[in-house]
Amino acid sequence: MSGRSEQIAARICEAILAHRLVPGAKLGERELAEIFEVSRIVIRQALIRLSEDGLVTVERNRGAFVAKPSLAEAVEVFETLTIVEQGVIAQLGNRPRKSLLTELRGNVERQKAALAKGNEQLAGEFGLEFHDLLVALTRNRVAIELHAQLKRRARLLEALYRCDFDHCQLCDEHEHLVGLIDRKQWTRAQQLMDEHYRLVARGYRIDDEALPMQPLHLALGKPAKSSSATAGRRKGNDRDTHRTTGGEA
Amino acid sequence: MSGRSEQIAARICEAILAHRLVPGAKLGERELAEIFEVSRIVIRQALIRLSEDGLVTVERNRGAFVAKPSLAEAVEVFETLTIVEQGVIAQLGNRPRKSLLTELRGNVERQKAALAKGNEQLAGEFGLEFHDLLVALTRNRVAIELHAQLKRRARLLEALYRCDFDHCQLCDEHEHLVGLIDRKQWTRAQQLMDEHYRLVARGYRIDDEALPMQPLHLALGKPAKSSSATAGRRKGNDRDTHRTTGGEA
DNA sequence: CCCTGATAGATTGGTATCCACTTTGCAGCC
DNA sequence: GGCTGCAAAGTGGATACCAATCTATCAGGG
Repeated sequence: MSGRSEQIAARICEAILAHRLVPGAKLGERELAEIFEVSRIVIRQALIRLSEDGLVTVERNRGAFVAKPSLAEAVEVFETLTIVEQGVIAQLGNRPRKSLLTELRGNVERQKAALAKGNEQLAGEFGLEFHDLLVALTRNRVAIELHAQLKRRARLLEALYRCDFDHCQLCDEHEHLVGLIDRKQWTRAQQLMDEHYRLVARGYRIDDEALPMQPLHLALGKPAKSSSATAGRRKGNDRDTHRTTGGEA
Repeated sequence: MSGRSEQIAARICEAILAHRLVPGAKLGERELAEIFEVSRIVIRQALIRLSEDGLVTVERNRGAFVAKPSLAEAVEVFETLTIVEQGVIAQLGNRPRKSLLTELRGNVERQKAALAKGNEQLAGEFGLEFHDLLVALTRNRVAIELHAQLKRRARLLEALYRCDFDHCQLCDEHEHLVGLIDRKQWTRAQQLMDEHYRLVARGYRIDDEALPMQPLHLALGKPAKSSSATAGRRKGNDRDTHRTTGGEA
């Protein structure tokens, strides 16, 4: 049982990345405290963790919300991903781990197979995994964690500016990229990576159709005993609102 | 007065970066709470912030310590800095902002001047600033913040594996780098950046001479009323230790 | 004498209340 | 109709406690 706030931050993070919590959703301390059956302070600590990660914004005295990056910031996130992966390509010159390219090739093959079977969902997963594998080639945990953080933020953007990707072309570019790396054409590979991410970014469109905002307790996958039923006999969270006891229900 | 824990995290961060708090130093909640005259909870939140940033490690039930990265991790941090800046160089091809190179040139000139005057300290500052300016050329706030975080971790390493740098050579390489960028020789520039950081990393040596560990209240620049004097009449933090009231002081 | 186990102290993790300050929505007033 | 003032709600922080855990000390046995 180590680190309640860490666990809870992970749970909320997962819910955000799975788009069960949409950008802009209010993350009320009280509500979350009831859902996870912990005190508000633990929730606050979890929210601080998430805000440091960029997935949540905390507005003083107003509360925490799932981050809702502007289109400008979205572009910056993708650009930064490009920067990191271009840098990784530059580093690959120093480590001629031929064998590791097979991992990338394997990933491309798997994505191709998924596409052949028409499984867009799975193909998308493999498409994301490709970039992880690329960074993993550095065997640099700091870089890997940095990249993972950026990817979380990119994943958040999916929920805001959703659109469809041309998985076939993306996969082709992956294959092409592996070839360039194999032939040590670093500059070409970096250019391709840049174009690749521009293609990804073009896949995003601004659609302001109201995002489906489901209640927190559903998004966070808790049984969510109906609020009034639990309010009376819960083993005792912060019952701060004694002023409202005569109130609603 | 917004965000007490944020302010405190900033203060501690600054003390760590200035090497007033050395790696491995214990950051006791009670002690910090007394120094900053806040409750332990606010301190804990500040420590969570710092741990997410990588400057502090929190060991469950043991407390928080200034991070003490292994040599392996130190190498990874520098390598990641290299990756990011190589990626930035790759991006520079897309933005031919000729005018912005003048900023880099100006920095190089300032560092040269500082070296001519024998001011190693100032030269070191300019040397660090060069890399900030380089990343700033992207005008990408996400990338800039990412880079800043990495630099904080690198700054922490200085305290652990301190050594002397050949500022002259580092400055020469900066100048050379600007020339390569100007001539759009991206691959050469990236190679130079890699060598540059290897030179920086070589400047670090492992010296296990006991690090000068000054008391927290001095490191954090508080008047630090002597502990016993304040213990009696403090306006009231977490007086958790009622068990010791009959004790020592 | 050294090693091992018990025990007490100190520290952290978490809970329960309470209070202060902001924001916000609404009602009444000009 | 727009503005002001008040009350409700919610966050930020403080206080007080408790449980779990780590640590250091000390006693006993080989």
